[in-house]
Order: sequence, then C-alpha cells, then structure tokens
Amino acid sequence: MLQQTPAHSDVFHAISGAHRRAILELVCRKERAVNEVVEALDLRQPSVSKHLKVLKDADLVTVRQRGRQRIYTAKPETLKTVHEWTKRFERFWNHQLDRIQERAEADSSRDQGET
Amino acid sequence: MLQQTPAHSDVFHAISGAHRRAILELVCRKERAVNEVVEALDLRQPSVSKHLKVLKDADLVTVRQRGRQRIYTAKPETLKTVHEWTKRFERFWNHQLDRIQERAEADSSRDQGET
DNA sequence: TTGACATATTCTGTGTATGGAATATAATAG
DNA sequence: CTATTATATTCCATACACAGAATATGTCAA
Repeated sequence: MLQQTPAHSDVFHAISGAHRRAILELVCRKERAVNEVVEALDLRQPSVSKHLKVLKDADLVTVRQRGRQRIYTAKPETLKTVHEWTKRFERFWNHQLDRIQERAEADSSRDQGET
Repeated sequence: MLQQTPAHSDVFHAISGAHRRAILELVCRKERAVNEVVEALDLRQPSVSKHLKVLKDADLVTVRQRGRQRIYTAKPETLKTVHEWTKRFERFWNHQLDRIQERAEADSSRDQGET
C-alpha cells in the first residue's frame, strides 16, 4: 500500500506547511540557532523546535551544538527529490503551453475571419 | 500571519500526500475518468473523488464532462510554483554539500567520544 | 554544587485529514 | 417515466497536525 511512510520523515509532508518552508529558507541563507528563528518568525520556541524536528526527520536540516545553542543548517540537497519530481512534469507544462498557444492562434485567426 | 491560506487550495499541501501525487501522475500522462483512477490505484471511488477535489481546488487538475463521466486532466503548470521554490535552493545544494558533510562527521566523532 | 540560559519534550485542546460506508446527485439508456 | 451508471457528498470514526503552556533536559558560568 502507499502512504506507509511515517509522515514526519517525508519530505513532501515536511514542506507542506508555510511555517516550515519559512524556517527552511531562513536556515538556508545562514545557519541559525533556535532562538534566532523564533525571533525572525512570529512563532514560539516550542513550535519552532517541533518544526525543526520535522525538518530534521525529513533530513532537510542538520544540527550541531555550539555552547548551549543548537545551530540548525539547511540540507537543501534533500529538496532534489521534490525538484526532480516536479521536473518530471516540466515537459507536460511545456507541451500544454504549446497547445494553448496553438489554440490561441487558431482562435485569433478565426476571430479575425482569416482566410 | 502566515498559514492563512486554506489548506485545500494550497499546492504544497495538495502534493503532500502520496496518493494525490500518484493521481496527479496518472492524469498527467493521459486524461482519465474517475473510475479509471480508481482501478489504477487501490483506492475506493469516494476517496479518489475527494482527492481529485483537493487537486482541483489547488488548480492542479481540470475537469470536463463526457457523458456520465468526468474526465480529469492535469494542469501541470501549477507545479511551477513548487519547481521554482525548490529551484531557489539549487545553488545551495551545489555549494554547501561538502561543508555539511564535514560538519556532520566532526559532530558524529565528538558525540561518540571517538578515541 | 547552584543559577541562568537554550532547547526539547510532554500535555492538552482544537481543528483538520483520511478512509469507509451509505447516500445523494447527475446523466444516459431503455 | 424508471433503471443503471458515474461521480459527488455526507456521516462517522480514527488518526494526525498544530499551537500554547508547563515542564524537563542539557549546557555553561561562577
């Protein structure tokens, strides 16, 4: 059966929430401690920690300790999965654009009473 | 605040489930009636209809009627949103991989009290 | 050790996702 | 019209997501 992957370790699930995408963008630009994320976004510390856990389970971030802090760094190559999945549809949306253009041209010809 | 988009119209949410991704792949290859999807995947008809509704709300598919059937067609260009979002991380996964690996190894050594 | 700081985890309540069964609607055949 | 087919919707139950508050764990300073 499908859907047997625990949601918390699934990349697609991990990026499905806007908060987690925002966090990912933050820690990608520059590694951050939890509190820095808390301040950058409008979220409480426990929420951020929980989101970071989801991202870590999905292998989208790594952690390391620096003193009392935990520094989170994005592991963006995990997004390749998603990037490549969407890429599989690229030819379809190109093809569809062609079709749309053809149709537009046909319509335009017809509208102007061409031929 | 973030997260105000109704989940059912959000592309990231729509593709977060494996079932819906499978449906999307099916109807992208070739337009399909609901029952064809039901037979192709191992899902009941009501489930498929509900998933298709989510995909439609997210503008990932379009419907048209043919006799008693509803023919669903993928609208893959909506995935551009996702494709481009992941693309923003492309430069990071090209340039940061080594650094993250080094760091992970260093941490792991330290955590295990490597001799 | 104690105290403070940084983060993680647990608990709790509320909303939502999901699948299945039953039912409702829509379209066509007869 | 009625019956049949195709799909959508509703209802139900279970599971999950999420945020907040409180608490626990871990780390360092003194």
